[in-house]
Amino acid sequence: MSKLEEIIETAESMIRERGYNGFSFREIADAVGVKSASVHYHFPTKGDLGAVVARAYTEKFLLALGDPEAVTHAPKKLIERYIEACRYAIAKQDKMCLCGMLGAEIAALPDDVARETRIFFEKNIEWLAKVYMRMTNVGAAGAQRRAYGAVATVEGAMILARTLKDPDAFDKAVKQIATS
Amino acid sequence: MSKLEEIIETAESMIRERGYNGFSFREIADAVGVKSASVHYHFPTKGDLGAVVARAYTEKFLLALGDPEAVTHAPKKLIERYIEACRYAIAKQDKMCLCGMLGAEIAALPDDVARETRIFFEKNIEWLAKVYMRMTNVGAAGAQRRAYGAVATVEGAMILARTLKDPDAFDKAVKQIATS
DNA sequence: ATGAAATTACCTATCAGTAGATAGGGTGTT
DNA sequence: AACACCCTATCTACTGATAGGTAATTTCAT
Repeated sequence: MSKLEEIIETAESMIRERGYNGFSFREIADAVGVKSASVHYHFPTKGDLGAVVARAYTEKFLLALGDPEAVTHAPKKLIERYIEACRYAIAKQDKMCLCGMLGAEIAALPDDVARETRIFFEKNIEWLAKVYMRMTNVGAAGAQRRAYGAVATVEGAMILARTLKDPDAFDKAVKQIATS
Repeated sequence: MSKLEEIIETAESMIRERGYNGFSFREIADAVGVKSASVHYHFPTKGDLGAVVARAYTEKFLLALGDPEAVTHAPKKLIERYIEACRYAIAKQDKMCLCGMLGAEIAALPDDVARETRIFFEKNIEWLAKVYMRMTNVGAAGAQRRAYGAVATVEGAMILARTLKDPDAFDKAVKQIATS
């Protein structure tokens, strides 16, 4: 793994744990084993780093989710997969979803980071809406609302679980979307 | 309104907009018309201020919600009231719920602020569970899960709406808890 | 194949600004 | 006199960012 990749990965980890304003270039540099000027070499501004991290996260996340219209997977299984990705973040990593964290502090973000955060959510909603559309008795408007509801619920559930220091809180909170 | 109250109110507003690490004593002082040392006079550390703000917010929020067991109000109406409180934050103020914001960055908070944030969520869940318990065909476990689900959904819905710059996203996201 | 130029990726040193916090002082009210 | 509430001045630590430098690697021209 190159230093560039290590910087991106370390930044992701720190943001997911403490937010965009909770880490510094020097901390990244220390963790990676370079100096902060070297982080600036790859990313001239903090916003540049933030935007790249968010974009990479979106791509990675959607890749892991797979094709929402794959006939080999029942819609319910795909919803479960979505939930499981977020549960993993909480139960195994004790970290927020990157864009959930960025979304909370959206008003304080540089424009490009905010834009990438928005794109994450748009793509998540799109993915979920496609899955819900494959279910019977769910119209376009209903699928959309469910998609919004699912994204909101898992993001909120992660906040709840972390605040209450109770991973079970995540499961309780998502129960309804998991079974509907 | 005393300066002390102004400090608390201003801090609440800034945290709800930008998070705990997105404001400083000097900014509070400027906004209130005093110097930062005066903010320190009332609150020796930032954590002291954060904890007081969070506690005051919890009390104010629960007071506004009212008695969950009041027979004058149908459970559905009370759930709507809960949702409306959060919609107002987004639609009229473009701000997060204070403890939703603090919850996102919980790992970076001083202990007392984190504790007050936890208490907010515990009390919200307790309030909602009491409301759901008054509905027919909802057992204790079901009420609990719905309460967790409702809190999670509205917190996530606020993040979504703010990130997407679309207050309607809030309504789409909470639709299922509003109608169930 | 070879040497020069260009590029990449790091470094030291530094800048300007900001943050939480503290010591000591002043003023008005009770 | 005691207290509440403010102030100036300052401290330490930290932040994002920049200028100039070096060494290794790659590319280009001959």
